[in-house]
Amino acid sequence: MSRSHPELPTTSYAILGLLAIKPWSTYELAKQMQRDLRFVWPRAESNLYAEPKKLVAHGFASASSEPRGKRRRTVYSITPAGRRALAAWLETEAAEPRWESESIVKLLFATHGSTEQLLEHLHHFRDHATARWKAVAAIFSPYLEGDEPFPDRTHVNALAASLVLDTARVEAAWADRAIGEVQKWHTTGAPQDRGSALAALEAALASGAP
Amino acid sequence: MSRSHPELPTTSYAILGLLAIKPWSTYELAKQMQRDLRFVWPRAESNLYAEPKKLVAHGFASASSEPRGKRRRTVYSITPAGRRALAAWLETEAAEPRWESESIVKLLFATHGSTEQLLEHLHHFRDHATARWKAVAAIFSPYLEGDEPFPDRTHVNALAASLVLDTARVEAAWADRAIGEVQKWHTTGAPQDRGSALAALEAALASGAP
DNA sequence: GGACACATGTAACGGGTTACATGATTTC
DNA sequence: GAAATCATGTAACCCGTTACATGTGTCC
Repeated sequence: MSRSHPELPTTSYAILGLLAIKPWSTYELAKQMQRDLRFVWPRAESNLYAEPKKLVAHGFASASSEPRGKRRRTVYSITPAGRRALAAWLETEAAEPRWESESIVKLLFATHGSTEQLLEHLHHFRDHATARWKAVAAIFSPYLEGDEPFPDRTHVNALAASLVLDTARVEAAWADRAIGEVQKWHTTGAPQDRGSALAALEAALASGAP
Repeated sequence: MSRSHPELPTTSYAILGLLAIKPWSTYELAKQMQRDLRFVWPRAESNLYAEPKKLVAHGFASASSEPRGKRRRTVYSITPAGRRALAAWLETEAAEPRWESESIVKLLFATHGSTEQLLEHLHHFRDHATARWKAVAAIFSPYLEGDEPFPDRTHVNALAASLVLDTARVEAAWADRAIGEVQKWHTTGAPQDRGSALAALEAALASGAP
């Protein structure tokens, strides 16, 4: 697997991958990107409108004007060179995953604030995990009844979805336990009950490396 | 909780939070940031050398030259204004967590590559999760024996550590199952066994919203 | 015919990354 | 004394974000 970096940023390959499924307009691409990739490759929607043009400039996509009702709109299709570029990118070693959570850095420095404040941050974190679970479940529950937009993509989509669901679930479960723990604290300073504070860590370490 | 954005980026508050523990040199700050925050707020080390100066410019830190052996080095300390700024930042609502994984977008478009390639990506993903687990475990295992660098921070550190350990573990477990599944595939195209492909999704959805 | 959501961007700005550079200290 | 590692940055670049701008269908 080659370690040389590809000529385009990952975001471009993501939408190139979408184009490999079928032709779309920029708007559809932006929406689909939000739907399918929001939780694994989050990007602002406004950013995506420039991507198809970049792909065309590289010869990886072609633009055609199609009628839509009384108006025309530009629809992008992948080119053979685009398929080759996508395949070459797949050969390339993936960057390390990256996770950032401001809630958790606030937890780390919560000793300089109140317990109420910390509980708010933890609830916020929990709520986001739950919302993420629900958003993915809403998209993928129909799959189980055979209602899928692209049946020949079901297997990879389902695999990725189950990862996002699993991680969202443990995050929510962790948050619940953390909230329960913090509710026992009188201050955000060093707690009275050291054993309780270390319980979660002990449990997480207990079963050894995965 | 105020929604107005603070005057500095989160990275600056992270190192301000470190300074609230004790004075450090830039080098120590950079190292400590990697040690404690790498998995919740990842930043390139070279970037961190500019941060203390920014804090001084805002009046949130002060620099003093201290002897270290035969040479001098600059050590930064938090100011009262810095502590106020940190507290104000804690009042502020946290940004949503963000997770990005190029491995998973490659999984999503793996239908344009080989199964061997996909397995390599999944192994890479699994290896990173395991490495992350081990890195955190190496830092926090001593805590259980009472060996802690900052005892009055143990409770928050332990909470955050258990989250990272938990998520690393489910990621590794997911990857193992995914590898097992893909090994049954003959091609990356639509699989022969639809039920098997949907099993992980079904299991993830089974117990309902967290 | 006004309001609202849909559809499609653009301009400016900035945080962050990679790559490079260099003196000091320890190790063999 | 050479090599490696520690310690400390700088410069250039770019991806991405926020904030704005505008036409066009649709609903009441």
